[in-house]
Amino acid sequence: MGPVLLQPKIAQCFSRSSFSGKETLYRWVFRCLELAIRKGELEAGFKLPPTRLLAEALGIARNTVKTAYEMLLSEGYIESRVGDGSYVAELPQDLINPGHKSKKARADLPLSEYAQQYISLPPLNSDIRKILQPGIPALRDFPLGQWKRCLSFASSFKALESFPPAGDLKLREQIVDYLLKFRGIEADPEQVLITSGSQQAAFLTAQLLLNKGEKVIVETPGFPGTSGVFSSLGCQIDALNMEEAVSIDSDARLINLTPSRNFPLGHTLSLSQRLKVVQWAEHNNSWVLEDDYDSEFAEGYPVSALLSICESDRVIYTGTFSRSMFPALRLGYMVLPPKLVTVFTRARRYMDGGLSQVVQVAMAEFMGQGFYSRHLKKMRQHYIKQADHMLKQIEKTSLSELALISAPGGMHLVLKLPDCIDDRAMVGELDKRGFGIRALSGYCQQGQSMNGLVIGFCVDKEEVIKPGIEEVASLYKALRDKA
Amino acid sequence: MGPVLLQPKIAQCFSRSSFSGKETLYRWVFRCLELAIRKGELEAGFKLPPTRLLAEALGIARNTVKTAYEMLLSEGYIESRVGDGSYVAELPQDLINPGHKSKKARADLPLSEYAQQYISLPPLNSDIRKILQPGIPALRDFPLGQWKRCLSFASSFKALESFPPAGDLKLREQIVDYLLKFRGIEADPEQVLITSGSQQAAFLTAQLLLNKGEKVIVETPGFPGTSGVFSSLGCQIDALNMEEAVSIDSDARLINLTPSRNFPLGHTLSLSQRLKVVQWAEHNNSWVLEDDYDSEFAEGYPVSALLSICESDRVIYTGTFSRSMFPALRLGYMVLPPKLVTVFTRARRYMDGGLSQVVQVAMAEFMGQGFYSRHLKKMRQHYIKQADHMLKQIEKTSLSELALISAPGGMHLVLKLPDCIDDRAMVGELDKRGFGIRALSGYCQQGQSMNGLVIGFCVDKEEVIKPGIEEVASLYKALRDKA
DNA sequence: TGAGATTAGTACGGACAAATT
DNA sequence: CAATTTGTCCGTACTAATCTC
Repeated sequence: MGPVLLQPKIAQCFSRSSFSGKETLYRWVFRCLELAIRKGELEAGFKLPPTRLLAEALGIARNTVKTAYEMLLSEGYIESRVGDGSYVAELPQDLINPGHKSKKARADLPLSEYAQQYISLPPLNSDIRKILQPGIPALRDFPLGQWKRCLSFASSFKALESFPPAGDLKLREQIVDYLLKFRGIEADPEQVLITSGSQQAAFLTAQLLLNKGEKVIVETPGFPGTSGVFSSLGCQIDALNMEEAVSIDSDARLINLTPSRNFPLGHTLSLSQRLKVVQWAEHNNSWVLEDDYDSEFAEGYPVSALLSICESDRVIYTGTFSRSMFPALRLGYMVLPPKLVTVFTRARRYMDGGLSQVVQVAMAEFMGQGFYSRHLKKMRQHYIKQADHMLKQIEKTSLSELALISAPGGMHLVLKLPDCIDDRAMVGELDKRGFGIRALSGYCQQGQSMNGLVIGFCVDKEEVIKPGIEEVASLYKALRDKA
Repeated sequence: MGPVLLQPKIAQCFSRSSFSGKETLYRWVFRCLELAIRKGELEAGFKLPPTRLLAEALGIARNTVKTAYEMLLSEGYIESRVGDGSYVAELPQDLINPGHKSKKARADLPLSEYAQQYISLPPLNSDIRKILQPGIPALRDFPLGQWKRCLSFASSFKALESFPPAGDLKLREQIVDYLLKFRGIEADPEQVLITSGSQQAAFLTAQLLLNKGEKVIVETPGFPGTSGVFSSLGCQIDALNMEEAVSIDSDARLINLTPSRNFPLGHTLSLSQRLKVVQWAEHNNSWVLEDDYDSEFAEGYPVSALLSICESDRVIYTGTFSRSMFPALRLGYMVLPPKLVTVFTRARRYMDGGLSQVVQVAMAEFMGQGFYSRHLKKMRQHYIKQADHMLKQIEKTSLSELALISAPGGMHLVLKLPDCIDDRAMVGELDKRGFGIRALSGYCQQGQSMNGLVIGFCVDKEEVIKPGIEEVASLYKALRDKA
């Protein structure tokens, strides 16, 4: 190494190549010696070179080496005596021995039952953006400037401090105002719990209201994310077929519905069906989890929420901003019956302690300034235009022979495929070509199979929709003719 | 009403006074009829007047009435037949009847076992800011301007779209860099999971690695939030007394530690103790949850993290930004052994689907620009000064006869109280006077009782600390003399 | 920043086809 | 057959909000 001679044992600890440049010099010295001690190359009692000597040998300052020695000392790797020197400390030998790593890794990871359930669930769709993908809003038209101003407001001093686990009070108040004005729901800010979206709302609900083995009713087709929450908990899933008349005679503990617009079909539960559900829940001492999915983009006038037509203490209402604002926002809310408020907020404190205040304050400001309702209005119009355009394109192609089985409005449409074409296979092929179109059967519970394509029309421009639909049509024709 | 005669039943539905002027005309018509139907005044099968007639009677346009009828139809309140008329629909009678609300509410809420556990746990401290409160950083010195710029960066177009449930990739990379540089931890961004703080990290870990009834070891004293997570899950809690030598011969499934700085005492587990813990975990096929609490503000060089001294696949490392940045940020991370990455990210998707991307992107930018490490450095110096000042003040008062049992550094200090003074009672009295000082016994598990005061020195100015300490001292003197 | 053009939402009136009695 | 009623279409007028220059 340098002109100064080190013992070979020490010298071989330091190789220039192991210095990454990213870390500090003294850390590197520390790391080299630490490794040598842990590997057992420098055994207990071994006398390290004086800092002065090592520094010179390595061509660095003595202080740097001294710092490294200090770190080793404070960690307990070495013992130093003034006037004597530094010695490697006595440490449990079998831990120092590098051989212990080689012992075969245990194959069985001790996971919880719960985790086992999750592994058995199908992974949810990834979030890579593709063409004609459903569920993604028209980000191009998002008022970035206004949002930026709101975020800037959220970085003011006041927003740094408090973080009620239930969520920012201002935001909860804004949500209450919004729900009253647009959904006819009368609620108190106390009842509102800020979540990261319907998914977390379902999770909290499941955790706090359901026990393993209990029955839960979910829609089919429906969103697999929420039903996954229930099955991961070890609940028994009863599918409620949305194609048929709704009749509930189950002893389920909870029913999870999207009454105003079913996902993905967009169908609406009729008033009497909605009333029956609540009646059933009250009679059966069960719960209703109402996901007010997509009501913002319902065609014409959105139907009343379950919660507004009956002030039942059985209904938990959830909504999300991520679909109306932008996906990465991940902000939503739930409205709880007053009786559940204490349990939920208390548990929340232990589960995640509440979400980041920053986005909450920004969102409250965004709503308070009227930006939100203005944006919604615009999006509604925009999506109607987009849907119209896509339908016109479909009319021009062979896809026009497929039945449109989704209700008007929303952010996507659903085309029914003939039985001879497997929607998953077709979507798999489309995926390879860069399409984010989903298979309808992917949203069905066991026992039901619906064959169809779920096509989003929100985000893509007309120049993309036209050739996109044409490519889908030509693939369809090819598959149809082959079958 | 008008010259046109309506049936009295219909006429009495509409009273001019109920029209607020704020709502639209057609909504008012809708609401009047809806109410009458729900009240049962218009029974099922009742024929509504033709739109033309009602319009004339009310003195409004037919189209307005038609819009209202359309809404009633789409909600399911009425049925319309062309050429015939509109009739009130058949609806479940006992729900329409307003009397059904009067039936006595069920007393027993069907909650999960899990929720029952939460109710039995003590509520965690509220977040109202008080004097000398521990755990709150010096917000005054937070670089708001830099943070604002980072937030502004986070509202750019690109940040709107993707939201990997594990967290923003850029942030995970920054965290990996930080951990390597400051904590000597080598990890891959893949292993990092963004959380809302240590609390959520503990929750996720508990959910996915522990079953009901299994044993967990926690420190005492320690943070009650994380131990609460385990006991809510129905785990058996074994307390590890930090005052005594650490020896583990338990068959626990998991040990939760703050090895670099115990909370609230700030004590450090020695190297050989830390090695023993990992050895135990590997031998016992158990897990170590390492909360690297407060290592940023350790005195001198922080000791290496468990994770850095042994690349064991048993160690889960967690850290948080909320204490170094600001409490309302609620952002943290965990580093998982590679084997657990799949389970955790997959489960995460179902639990909350990931956190808001906005703060993550901002935080990544904040770190990437070097603002974070600069801020940390400043805070470290500042807190040393603050601690020094507080200690000096304590020296001047009767509090100087109390033993300082916390390690130097950190964000608070701990004074031991004599047995004759109950710390909870004293803190209760202090709370009334606006102090956020905590009782040490509040952090102890059953079977241990330590009597002391946990006093924060970060946030308050010198002008507050001086009289604050004096008031605490005079209360102490009063209590001591009484006992 | 502000005046002028544009657009959406509400309310109104009328015409006519389709279905029912 | 005629009378009635809903559903769909047209156009107009006014207001408030939004966009553009």
